[in-house]
This record gives sequence, C-alpha cells and structure tokens, in this order.
Amino acid sequence: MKQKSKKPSFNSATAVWSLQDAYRGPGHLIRRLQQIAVAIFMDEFKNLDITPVQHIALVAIRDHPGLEQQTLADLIAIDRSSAGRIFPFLEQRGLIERITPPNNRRAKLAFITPAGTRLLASGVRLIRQAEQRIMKVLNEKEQRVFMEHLRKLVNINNTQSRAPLRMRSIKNDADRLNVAE
Amino acid sequence: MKQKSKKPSFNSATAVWSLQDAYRGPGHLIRRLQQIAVAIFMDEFKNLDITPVQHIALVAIRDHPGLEQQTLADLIAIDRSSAGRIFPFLEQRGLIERITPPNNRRAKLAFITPAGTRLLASGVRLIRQAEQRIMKVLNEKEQRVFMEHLRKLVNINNTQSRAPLRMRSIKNDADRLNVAE
DNA sequence: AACGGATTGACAGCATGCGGACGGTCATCC
DNA sequence: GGATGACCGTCCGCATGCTGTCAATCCGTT
Repeated sequence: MKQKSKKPSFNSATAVWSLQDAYRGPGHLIRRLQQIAVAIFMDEFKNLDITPVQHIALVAIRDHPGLEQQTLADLIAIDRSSAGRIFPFLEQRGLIERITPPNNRRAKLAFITPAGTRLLASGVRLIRQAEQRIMKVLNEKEQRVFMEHLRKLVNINNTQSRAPLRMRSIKNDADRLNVAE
Repeated sequence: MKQKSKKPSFNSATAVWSLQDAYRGPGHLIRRLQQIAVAIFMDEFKNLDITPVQHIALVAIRDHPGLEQQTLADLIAIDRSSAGRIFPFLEQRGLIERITPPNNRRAKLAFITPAGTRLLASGVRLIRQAEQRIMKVLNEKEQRVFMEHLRKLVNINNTQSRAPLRMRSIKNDADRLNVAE
C-alpha cells in the first residue's frame, strides 16, 4: 500500500471531473467564500441598508474627492458600467454630490456629503466586526498566512480579471474643478 | 523605533476605514479573487460557451441523475431561484432533459444528455488548466496551506451564507422515477 | 482651424445571487 | 374525505459584473 508521496491539494489527474472534485477545487471554494463574506457584510450592515460595493465606492469617493466613473472603476476594481450604476444610486440616497465642472462639460465629479460621511463613520465598527466574523475560524497565525496568500494571488493575477485594480497616485482630483469647493 | 510586536494582518484599530484599509481587508480581496477566478474560467471555456455555475450544475446533474431544483440548489450552494433559471438554460441548449414522473406531477427530474456528457468530457482539461492558472503563483506547499485554510473558512462558515451547501447522500435520485430510464 | 481619436456618461443585454410571491400538487393529520 | 401545511416550479424585483454600443465632448495632430 504505497501511497503517492505528493498528493495534490486539489485537481487529481483522473479522467472525469466529479462533483467531489469541484468541492475540493479552488473555483467552487472561492465562490462560496465570496457568498459567505457578502452575507456576513449584509447582516452587519442591515440597518445602514448598503451593499459591500456601494460601501467601498463611498470610501473611495471620500478618499479621492472629485472622482469620475473611470477613476472609481479603477480604484475599486469594477468595470465602468458597474461604476456608472453606483453613482446615481449614491446620489439619489444623498450620500454623494456630482458636479459638472465648467471647464469639462462631459465630466461629473463626485464628492461625499455630510450624510455620506456619517454613514461611513457608523460603518467602521461594523466592517471590522464583519471581517472578524469571517476570519475568526482561523487562529492568528493562520489568518496572517491566509491573508498573505490571498494578497499574493490577487496582486499577481490582477491583470487576469477584466476590471483590474489600478491604484492611482492622485493628489487631489478636485484640483481639476476650478471652483471654490 | 520599537514596533508593535503583533501587527494584525488586517483591520488596524484606527478611527476611520480608509481605502487602504479596504485593500488590505479580506472583503475586498475575496471579491477580487472571485472576479479573477471567473475571468480565468471564462477564458479557458470560451469555446464551450458555458459559465462556472452552469458547469458545476451540469456536473451535479450528471453525478446525481434525476435532480430537481431544490436538490441542485443544495448540492452546489445556490438559492432556489438561481437554480430555477439554470434548468431551462441547460435544457434549451440540449445538455439536459427534464422528465415529469407519472407519480409526481409537480416535479421535473433532470438528466444529462449525451451532448452534456460530451461537453463535460471536453471540459476536464480546461478546468484543470483554469485552476492551475489561478494557483500557480503560489508554490506547492503554499497551495496546500491556502486550500486548507480556504476549506476551513468555507466549511465552518457554511451556514452563514443564505444558500448553504447541503451535501446529500443520495443513492440514486432516479429511483423515484418508476419508469425505465 | 479642422479632423480623428480618445474619453465620458448613459444605456441595453445577459448571467449570477438573493428576497419574495404565486399557484399547483402532494402528503399527512384530523 | 377534507383541510392544512409542505414542496415544487415559476416569475418578479433589485444589485453586481461583464460585454457591447451610442452620442457628446475634449484634445492632440495636422
């Protein structure tokens, strides 16, 4: 009964791909983890009535005043189309304002409102709790290792996705808005 | 210059949650990894014209002949509503058949067709390549550790999601269909 | 100054994922 | 035997994510 010394962590080389293989493979597990993370976030934020993507979009707008759609898409790694749907939503809820600068009539620069700032302030505790709830099944060392692997996977594979993250060194987007802010 | 000995792997306890915090936190990274995994899958399967969820649904139907919607939802961890949309799609593409048994007129049992079997056969190589492409940035030991953490996170948090995985010990769903198969 | 390419916002289409609702059907309990 | 509750399929609504297209606008080059 000699066993193969290097049993792969997934993806054994059989001729068929069974449901059991799927359970063990990264694809299915990553999808499940994403489902779980979203569910926990929604549970924590149920009183604030905001989704994970809307939340990070609002954070990006606060940290980069004067964002437009493409810049937001790059900053939080969503495509232009999705970004275009988030703006009207946040605007309609009064969390952001959009201003068309006089020197560029096609742009609409986004700024967070006091209501948006308040929402983010009350969300700080919640998002920390959400992250704790997801990760607490791992001990501290495991968490560190897992996060490191996660960052490695995401950073190196970044360009593989259709909406890669493009961190920008923006001093202040509002500079392009030549009106008193 | 004494540094805190136990720097957390994410989620430092500052008063605000900045975009940089989001980049380091599990929520954003898990979403990104899911995006990347889907993009790589779609690229590998572009000739077969099938999505990740449709693929695993087809695998589940092959491995559990005579599935109905709720059972499929439990087996691959999607909700009933999503399962209800996958069946007509697979049926219309000729990958599965649905039969209403005479002794239960409300059910529609799903069976894979020869075309479906062929599609899965030609997908075995592709899904292995997709998984390799995602994971190859980690070395073999890192992959093993990461997959172990991933399984731990998903299994223990399973019930946190709205559509938890419910593995079933089904001998043969087709037994309930009292007609010659 | 005029043209062409790039950018921007907006929209449509398709697939997932979740919540909820509806009617038809079955099985069980009284 | 009839009513209740559970189950099944179906559909609607909303948000995400990606692919396209379109017109308006801007900008660099000629």
